[in-house]
Amino acid sequence: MESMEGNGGGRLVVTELSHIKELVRQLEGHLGGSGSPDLCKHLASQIFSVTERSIGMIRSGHFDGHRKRSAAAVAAGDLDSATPSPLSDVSDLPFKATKKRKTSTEKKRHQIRVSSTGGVENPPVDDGHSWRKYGQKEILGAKHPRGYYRCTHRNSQGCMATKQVQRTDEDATVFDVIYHGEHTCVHKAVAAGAGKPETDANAAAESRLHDLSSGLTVKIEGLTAPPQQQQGGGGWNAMPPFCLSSPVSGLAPPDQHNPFSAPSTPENRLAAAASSAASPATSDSMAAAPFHQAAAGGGDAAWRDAELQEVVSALVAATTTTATAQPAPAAAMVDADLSALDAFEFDPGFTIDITSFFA
DNA sequence: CGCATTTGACCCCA
DNA sequence: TGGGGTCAAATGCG
Repeated sequence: MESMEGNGGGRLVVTELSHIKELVRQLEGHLGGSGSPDLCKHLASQIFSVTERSIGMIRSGHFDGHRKRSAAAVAAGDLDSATPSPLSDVSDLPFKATKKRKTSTEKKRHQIRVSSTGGVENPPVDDGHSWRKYGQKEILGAKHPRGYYRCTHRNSQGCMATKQVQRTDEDATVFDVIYHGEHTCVHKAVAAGAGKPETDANAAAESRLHDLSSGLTVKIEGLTAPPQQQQGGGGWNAMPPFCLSSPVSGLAPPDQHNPFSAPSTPENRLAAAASSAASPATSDSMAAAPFHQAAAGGGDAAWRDAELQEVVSALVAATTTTATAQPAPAAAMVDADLSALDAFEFDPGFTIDITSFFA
């Protein structure tokens, strides 16, 4: 409900991020088909450049304050509103160490908050996977029931990923989504891609794209604080780590160009990505890459690839995020992204010719 | 007809 | 024992 205040700096950043988003989109398009490896690389480096630039802006304070402005308006106005992007951010949740039935032993679980601009009636979260609802329950202390979903491919492929979706008390359009486990299911397209004798370059690029998405997941997980989750409504506000946009069903047609608005179609590459490193679809090398900041010491190529993936993913997240109308603190999300970026330690000495980028 | 959702019962853990 | 997570039969939808 607020409007995008004349926050000039933030706007610039948003513009940059929008730009990145566009590039990512193009990149994906090229990856999908005939795009040449070189072109993909070029796009990737452009993305990297703009990313750096954005980061610089943010760090230098161009993107200042209004740490808690609503990104909603921003989104509405700036980025293609055609691509609905639900937004989600991660944070700790009022988790109550729920280790019930299935000893949630080693199950990974991460939570994200998704805002559905589609309205109260539209459950959000089309994260690229197909989910099947298997239960719903009233939760003590919560105004809204919690929905339980499991991967549609649970039976066919034994994918044990599950998620819980619950509307928040404060804002009925915002959902807390808790993911449990990892997707082990393989989707057609993904499987095909993995098996096809694609050119190395394309394959690599494709993987990168996958990771682009998976990166989001990984980050979310990483941000998911271990044991000391705080309880109470303040949890989210206290540490809103991450945000990413996702489409809101009903608002607009699934945008195939936007990896984050992937509809629940398995064919989506995002699917594999989201399933995290364990995904069989992604080759070992890539699968493991996400957060192994292999970058740091590795060779140039390695560094670039790894970094790129991370940067792009973080960027995209920030992009969609910032540009999306959200009640969540946009700045916080950026912070999160930054911290994520910091994770790989951007080499200050690494310079990029941005001009070529705008040429 | 097959698949997804709904919903009450059941099970398990703190 | 209560709360939360899952099961599974019933029902709805394409």
